[in-house]
Amino acid sequence: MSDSLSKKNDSIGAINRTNILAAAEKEFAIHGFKGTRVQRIADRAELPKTNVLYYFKSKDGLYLALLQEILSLWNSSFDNAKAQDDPAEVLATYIADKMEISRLRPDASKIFALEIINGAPNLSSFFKDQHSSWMNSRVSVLRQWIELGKLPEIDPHYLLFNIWASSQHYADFSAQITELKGQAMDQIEFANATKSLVKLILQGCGLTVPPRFQ
Amino acid sequence: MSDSLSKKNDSIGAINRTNILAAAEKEFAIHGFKGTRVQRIADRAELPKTNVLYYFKSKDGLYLALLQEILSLWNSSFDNAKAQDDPAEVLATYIADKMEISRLRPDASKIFALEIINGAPNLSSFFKDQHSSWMNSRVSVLRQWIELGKLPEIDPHYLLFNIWASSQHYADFSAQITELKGQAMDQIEFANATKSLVKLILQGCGLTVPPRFQ
DNA sequence: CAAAAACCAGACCAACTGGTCAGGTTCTTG
DNA sequence: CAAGAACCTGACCAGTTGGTCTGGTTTTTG
Repeated sequence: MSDSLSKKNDSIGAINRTNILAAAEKEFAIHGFKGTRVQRIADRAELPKTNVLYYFKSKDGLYLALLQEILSLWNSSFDNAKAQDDPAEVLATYIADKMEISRLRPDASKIFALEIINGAPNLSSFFKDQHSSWMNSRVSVLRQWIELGKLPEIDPHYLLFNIWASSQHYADFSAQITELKGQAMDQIEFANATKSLVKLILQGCGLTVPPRFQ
Repeated sequence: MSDSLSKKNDSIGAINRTNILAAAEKEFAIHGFKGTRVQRIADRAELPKTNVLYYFKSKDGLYLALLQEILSLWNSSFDNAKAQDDPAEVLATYIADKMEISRLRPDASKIFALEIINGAPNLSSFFKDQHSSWMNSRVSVLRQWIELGKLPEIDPHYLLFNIWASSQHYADFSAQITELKGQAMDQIEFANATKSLVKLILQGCGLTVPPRFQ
């Protein structure tokens, strides 16, 4: 594993590609796809524009490559939850994971949000199908929990929407939050926000907050 | 009141202005500011492009005019809540109001979200100040409720963020929701989502859901 | 060490797009 | 009803921007 990786990481091309993707992530998050200038990405990556187009055939190609990388962040421990697991534990962990993404990769979250708001024009139907089946399987687990009496009656869709919305909000609306709180949220505030959110949602659907999230 | 209004509404200019704003709302919501073409707005409003520029000096001018109209939607009954009011009643109504905006004006919600995600480049500092002082006064009311024992201990900021996030989600992420649920949400589903959300949040902060929201 | 592959970058361009201009027509009003 | 205000629109343009082309240099590899 380290072999193929190190080979890739060593090559000057791989380093440039990484830098370009990082630069692109910031630019696309701030300006959106249309508003982003290839020249600005190049400036940020400290490369000539031609060089950016050398590594990624086109602006679209670069955006798509970036989007693909971003989508891989959306996996989590919740993916493998089973009916016999503890709902409180699983959901609390899931919420905390989501909050961690918002804290560490706010730009990735923003790009994803922009994509969805614009009607997901660049999300492949493969991704959509995959996402749908993921949703169906998770809804099914939540329903099993409800049948088993481990989780009070609640529409699983709305519960998941709420988790996504409120955790993602901390990334997407960071500008508003910074404005309203007077300064950007630091790690401690994120920890508090996470506790607060876990409590709100778990208590909201009648679960007890696990000790390590209190 | 009807005098000045009717005069305004009758004039051909006012009608065109309204049509252009409506067309612009849809275009900006789908494509973002940079991605929107004046020509497309004109097509949608069934006017020549020059005509659009005649009524609104520039693309920026049109966007700003639209944004101003949109911001006026953000007022609600919660603005005037007092310490002596009932938290459950006030918050439930506030949540329902927000959901209603998502249902009726999804494009407006999207444009607002896009603006914030991009770092609010077009929101005047006047609006920001106004928004900040609104936030402060509402946080203060929530704190009073907590002191009076009418509302359990919770960070007022996080509570408000959660309300905004989860209600706005239904507008901003409508494409995702439609994809996952198989079809767009109708009025009945919105009503169910609202009930679900009111219950989740109120129960989440230890309040009893008022009968008319059950 | 040679040659192929990978990388680099200035000059250039075609397409697009916001916005102007000039010459109208229609509506309002004194 | 005259004249000014409001409205309309085709023709046009200048700036921007994604992307190409060409001629390199550096790195890898057999």
